[in-house]
Amino acid sequence: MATLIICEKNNAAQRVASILAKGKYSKTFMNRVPVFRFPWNNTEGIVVGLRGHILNFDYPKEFKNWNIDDLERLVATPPVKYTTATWIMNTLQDLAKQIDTVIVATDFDREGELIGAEAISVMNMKPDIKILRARFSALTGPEINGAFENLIELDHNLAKAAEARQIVDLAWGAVLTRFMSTSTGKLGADFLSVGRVQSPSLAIIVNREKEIENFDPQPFWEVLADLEKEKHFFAKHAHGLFWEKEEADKVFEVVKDAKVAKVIESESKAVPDRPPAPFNTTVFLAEASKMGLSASRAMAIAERLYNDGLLSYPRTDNTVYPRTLPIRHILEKLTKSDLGKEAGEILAQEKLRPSRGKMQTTDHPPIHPVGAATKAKLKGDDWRIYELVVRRFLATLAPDAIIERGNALFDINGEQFQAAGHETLEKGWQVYYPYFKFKDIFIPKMEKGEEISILKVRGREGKTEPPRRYSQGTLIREMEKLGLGTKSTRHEIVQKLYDRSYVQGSQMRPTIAGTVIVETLEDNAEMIVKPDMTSQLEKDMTQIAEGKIDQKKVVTESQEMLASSLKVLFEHKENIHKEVNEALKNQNQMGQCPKCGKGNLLIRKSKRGKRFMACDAYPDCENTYPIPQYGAITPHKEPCKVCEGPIVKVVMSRRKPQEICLDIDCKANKERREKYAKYKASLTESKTPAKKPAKKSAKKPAKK
DNA sequence: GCAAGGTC
Repeated sequence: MATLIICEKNNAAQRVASILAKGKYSKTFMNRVPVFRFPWNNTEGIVVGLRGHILNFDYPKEFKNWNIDDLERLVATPPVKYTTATWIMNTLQDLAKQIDTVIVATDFDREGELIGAEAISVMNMKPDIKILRARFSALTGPEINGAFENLIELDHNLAKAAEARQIVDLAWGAVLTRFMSTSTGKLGADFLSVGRVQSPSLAIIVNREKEIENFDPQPFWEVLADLEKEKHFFAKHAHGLFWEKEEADKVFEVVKDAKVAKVIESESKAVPDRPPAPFNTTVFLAEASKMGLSASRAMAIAERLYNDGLLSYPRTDNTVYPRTLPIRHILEKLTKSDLGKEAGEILAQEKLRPSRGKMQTTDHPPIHPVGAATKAKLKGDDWRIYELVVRRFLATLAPDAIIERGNALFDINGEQFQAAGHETLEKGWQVYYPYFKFKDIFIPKMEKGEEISILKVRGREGKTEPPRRYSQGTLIREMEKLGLGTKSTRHEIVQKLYDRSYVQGSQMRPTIAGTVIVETLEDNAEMIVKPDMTSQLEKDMTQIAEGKIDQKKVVTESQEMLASSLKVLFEHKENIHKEVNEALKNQNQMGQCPKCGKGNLLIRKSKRGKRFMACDAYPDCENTYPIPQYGAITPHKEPCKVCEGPIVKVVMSRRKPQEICLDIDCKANKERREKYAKYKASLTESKTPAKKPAKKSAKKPAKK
């Protein structure tokens, strides 16, 4: 007989097999699932990797159609589980016949416990098969070996806690999404989604926009002195900003004719600027966002580079390299990359002391390179992401930058002025991580009592500015701070807001739809737009895991709250329908029709559900344009340079945003389509036709 | 055709 070891993913399965088998194992495939076998403890060890969850909840078939009259019933209807990976289930069932022990070796966290429990539940095992759990928090020899020497029990309460979240999320998500969509007639491609994480995230964007709209800029005045020693520099009146012009004028009158500023005190000192912390997912996405890449695209690239053996696992909260990380070995590998020179320089340092961040977890190391790549091989954004991760890794190992900071206090006709400046003396890590701009601000060395000549004294008027809009990067940081979503889902949630046309732009602004959804929910189902729902759910899950309350109680209470929210929504149904539709009338306006010059271009839907753009002066003007069926479409201010037709921006998930001319006959368009046709042809040529359909059919049965 | 969480 044998022991089956179940891991959460193939990569982990391979590592576990390699460690337990001391490198000597066989790899075979069952239903295309890799299976690792080796002699182990006088029996056979069999390791398989899952693909995360292999079961998911959904409602019974009778609720398949979205019917507003079903919603009250849906609240209390328990969802049913179905498999999302039948081929993996079949493999597990086949293997179950060969074993007497099964060890769950999924990730050591709440979802991991549930993923393991799901695998057990689909295996149809004989009751005498022993079930054990290996708990390890890193895929290293000592951790894995230790875990398998000290096996524990599967924690059913922990799995139940994760399951409670699934049930609650589906109930609120499905019921409120269906209500919003059916009550307003927004069905099909432009349905209105609602969820525990997405709706509070959207509310962050909507609320920020309101802050900006309601912002009342306050005028302020400053008094500045342009000084000169060696070079020009300037000092500000020590009072800082004046909110009353008279006060600034008073100071200005005193100092306006002064010719010298007397140094009261002046100091300068060299201070170290520590290298940045290692990358976790959030900071990685924030940096990629600054480079102009969407979170979804950056993550898609990082996942690909991970699968190609170039980057480590990209989903991690950890910002501290584990002691076991073979830093020197990685640097040696990197010397063969296009950043080889830089890697060599770091390697040549006497000591390698990496920086550390505040968050330390033990599941995965911070994101770092694991293989060498060249610009010629990766190209484009793939290379930019790889380079970003490599440079971050190098920077975390590089020396401090040394910054000289200077401060001075002056007396000008009895008024105090301040000056500050800084200069980079040694670039240190900045050499390896040139993504920030470090601009020196000049301030000379000065002695106490020294008189500095004044070039000019001037007043400056300014206005306070509203808070800035969120970028994808800063939103993800805020979500992390509020406990919304996880390292694996935040980028998807942000993308979802774009896909639903709730937000637009790289400086995120809510659309009319996004704003009206948040306002409606705030008025009628406030809970779902607050991050508190997530923190309460976390508390409940902890209690379930500790065995203090049972899953049923949490689910029932949640159902009751959902029922009362739904009741409120139904009471205002007519009003919601009216308000949402009035607001959305403006949502699809795409600018003036270039053909008739009178009408507005609108996104409309054909009877078959295909969307297209048409002039709203129809039937007087019959101008229409085909548009992409997927992706968020926003109008572009400038018309096409080639044909003066309308240009739209299309943002599709995991892709580069595109600006395309809608006129089919436009030359620019023709070239683009020819290029695309060529590209498509090259794909079908280079791939064996048998392979792709096979892969598709393997996925299909999962959906049922 | 709904969510969010894993992973590809």
